Amino acid sequence: MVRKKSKRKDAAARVASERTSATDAERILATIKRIPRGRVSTYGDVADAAGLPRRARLVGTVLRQTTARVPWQRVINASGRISFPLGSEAYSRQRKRLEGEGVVFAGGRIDLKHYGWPPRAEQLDEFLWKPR
DNA sequence: GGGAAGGCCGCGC
DNA sequence: CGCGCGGCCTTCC
Repeated sequence: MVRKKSKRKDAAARVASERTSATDAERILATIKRIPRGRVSTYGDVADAAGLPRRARLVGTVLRQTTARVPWQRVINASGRISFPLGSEAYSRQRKRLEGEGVVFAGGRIDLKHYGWPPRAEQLDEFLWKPR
């Protein structure tokens, strides 16, 4: 008889059935690990940087599920806000961790022009110039 | 700034 | 198998 490929799915089958492959999650997590302390990135930017354009939600999903030790607090939404309900335990936990590394909240939001990662053209000067 | 609409898609029920 | 719900985003009004 034709030999079965056994338990593990072969590459083709994997591509056809696993949208969120382990590699997608791994790429997302690896990307998040690169965000420097004291800076933040958005779900959408992380997705782009991970090579998964328009998959911002997946970043949230992966972050929600993972147990990996990544700086999850550095991922916020495109409005510069924490994506947890204001007043929730999760919200304050994330906010404290960020403030703990120097990120400033003004009116409940973080100014991506200053703390965003990667630095945009406008803040490049400041970024390169600013001493530690 | 704020809200609606459309896009995206994994996951649990 | 269909459906609602996400740590979301961009566009348009």
